Amino acid sequence: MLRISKITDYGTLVMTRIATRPERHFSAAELAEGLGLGLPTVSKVLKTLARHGLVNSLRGAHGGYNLARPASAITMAEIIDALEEQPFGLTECSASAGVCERESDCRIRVNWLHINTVVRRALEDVSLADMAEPAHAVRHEHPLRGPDSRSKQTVS
Amino acid sequence: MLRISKITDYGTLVMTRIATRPERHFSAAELAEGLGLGLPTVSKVLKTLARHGLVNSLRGAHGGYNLARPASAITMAEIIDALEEQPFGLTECSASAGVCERESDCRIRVNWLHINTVVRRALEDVSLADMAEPAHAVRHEHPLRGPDSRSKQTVS
DNA sequence: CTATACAGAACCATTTCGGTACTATTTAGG
DNA sequence: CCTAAATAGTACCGAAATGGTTCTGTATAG
Repeated sequence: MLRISKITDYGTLVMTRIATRPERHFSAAELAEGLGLGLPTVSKVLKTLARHGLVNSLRGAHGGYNLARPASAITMAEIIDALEEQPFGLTECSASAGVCERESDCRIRVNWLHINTVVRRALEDVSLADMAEPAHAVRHEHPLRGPDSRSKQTVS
Repeated sequence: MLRISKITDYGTLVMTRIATRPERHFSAAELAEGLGLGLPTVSKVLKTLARHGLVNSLRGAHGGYNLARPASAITMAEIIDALEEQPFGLTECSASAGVCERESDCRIRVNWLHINTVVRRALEDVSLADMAEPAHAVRHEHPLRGPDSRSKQTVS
């Protein structure tokens, strides 16, 4: 639920690792070894990332992968988009067609879209370079809301 | 993925419907009928919501459910927390124990936590009342960047 | 005391997910 | 050339999660 798949999780690990040495190529086997993951799995992740243009692949002996762009120019949103099958969005809406059509007329949907936008922007705001950096790299003002304040009743 | 479950989706529909008439009680059957969903399913959702204190239940003949609090005091985060089993979080980290421990020392994790916080705050910022309102009701500044704007925030 | 309605747990079918295997293609190097 | 190394792509399978239903129990109105 509201959780990225393991594949995507592995993807961030792999990408972060590759980002540590922009100059060289990493073979799938080397990455699997270094990260303690299965070779087939890492290989699958890398293929997908390559297909989406996030890493360059070099085939043949001495081949391997490296970042297609500087780590600072790759966002978490892109990595997630590449590795998750379904298109981005917290709700489906369309799938259960026939539900939303009914009398409620689904004004809810509009607000879900807004929530989606916020979530997505959060993911676009974090670059791969940020992920490799210790914490402070991620811009982040309000560490957590205070327990109060909510329910201020919007009233745009 | 990165998608809420259908149960949670139904939950928002049900809650929104109940919120339209704070004074009266809705039976599960009535809600199911009105939303075009299966009775057992709606019933299950309502039971869960009741168990988490988001709705009050009245048993017996002429029983039913109503909101435990005003719609403006119930957040989407609460609804999601109630209906999704697993605790909130985009990553698991702990599960694949042994992976993160390795040399990379998982600085990544720290940044995932930050992303989580931002996502969660987005969900806490939207009340049930907002969901029922047409779009503009959802406050929607830039939760991540704007250092100013919402600076009233207890930042303890 | 009966009909209505919620409470809770258990259950099953289907889908999704994680992981593996297999075949084909590309390239370096002797 | 020919072989070894390495990626590309597809297909497959077992396990877990999900969605949905059913059944039994309890409370309450009339």
